Amino acid sequence: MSEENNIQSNGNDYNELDKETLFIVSQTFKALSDPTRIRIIHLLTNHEYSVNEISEKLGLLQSTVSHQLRFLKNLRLVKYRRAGTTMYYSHDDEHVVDLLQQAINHSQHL
Amino acid sequence: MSEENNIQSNGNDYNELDKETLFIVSQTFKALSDPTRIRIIHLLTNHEYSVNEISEKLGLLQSTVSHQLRFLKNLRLVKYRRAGTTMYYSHDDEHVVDLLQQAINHSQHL
DNA sequence: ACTATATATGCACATATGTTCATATTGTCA
DNA sequence: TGACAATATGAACATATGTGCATATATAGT
Repeated sequence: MSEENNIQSNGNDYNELDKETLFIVSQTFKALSDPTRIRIIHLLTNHEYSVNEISEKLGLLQSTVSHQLRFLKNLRLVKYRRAGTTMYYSHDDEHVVDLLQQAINHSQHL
Repeated sequence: MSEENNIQSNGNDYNELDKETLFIVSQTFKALSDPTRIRIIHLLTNHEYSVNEISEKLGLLQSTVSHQLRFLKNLRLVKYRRAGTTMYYSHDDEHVVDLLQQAINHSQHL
């Protein structure tokens, strides 16, 4: 809302998004721009699942799942708990889950 | 809501997103995953602007803007009207503008 | 310590993506 | 028609991205 979120009003009537906002927003959407990650986030919407369970349910290699989970973990979109050698992943960002659900709903009533 | 949107319930308690939904959703988010496109869409939220105006306001090459507008046009996220040799672009998808605004708001009150 | 299981990681590779340069196209006006 | 202005397009390039293979790491049980 305040000027801190924008770049200088340099004679323009339009205030640019600042660099940081631009970075965070683009990263968020990038996370949701890949089918594999969408499937993982969508799967984790209601349940927690282990890496192997995710692999099996989605028909993906364990390595692929692990790589994508690292990506999502770095962005704090998922969290995990350990149980022995098993890692149970669950979503950790309601907002992103919301964005995804909105897009799904919108795409399906077209 | 109905079974048409999902793949078969093959012994799993979880219903996968169907291929088409997955494609549309990922495409939508991909459009919003690039800083340049975010800036363009954000600029076009309230106004229509010509290609040159977009270039000048955002400090981008005309060619870059034109390429990205083609991308957004293909996804029906922007529309245009012609006035002589000038093309005025404006947004054409309220839903996507909403998604973007939500992400901006969310990123800024963190 | 050894084995088995679950997960993470590094590397290589193919493909996708965004930008730039140069040029083509389109429309206006003299 | 010719010159100009606005926009679109194609090719080339550098970089980013997603996946698979092989292997490393970590934990549990014997």
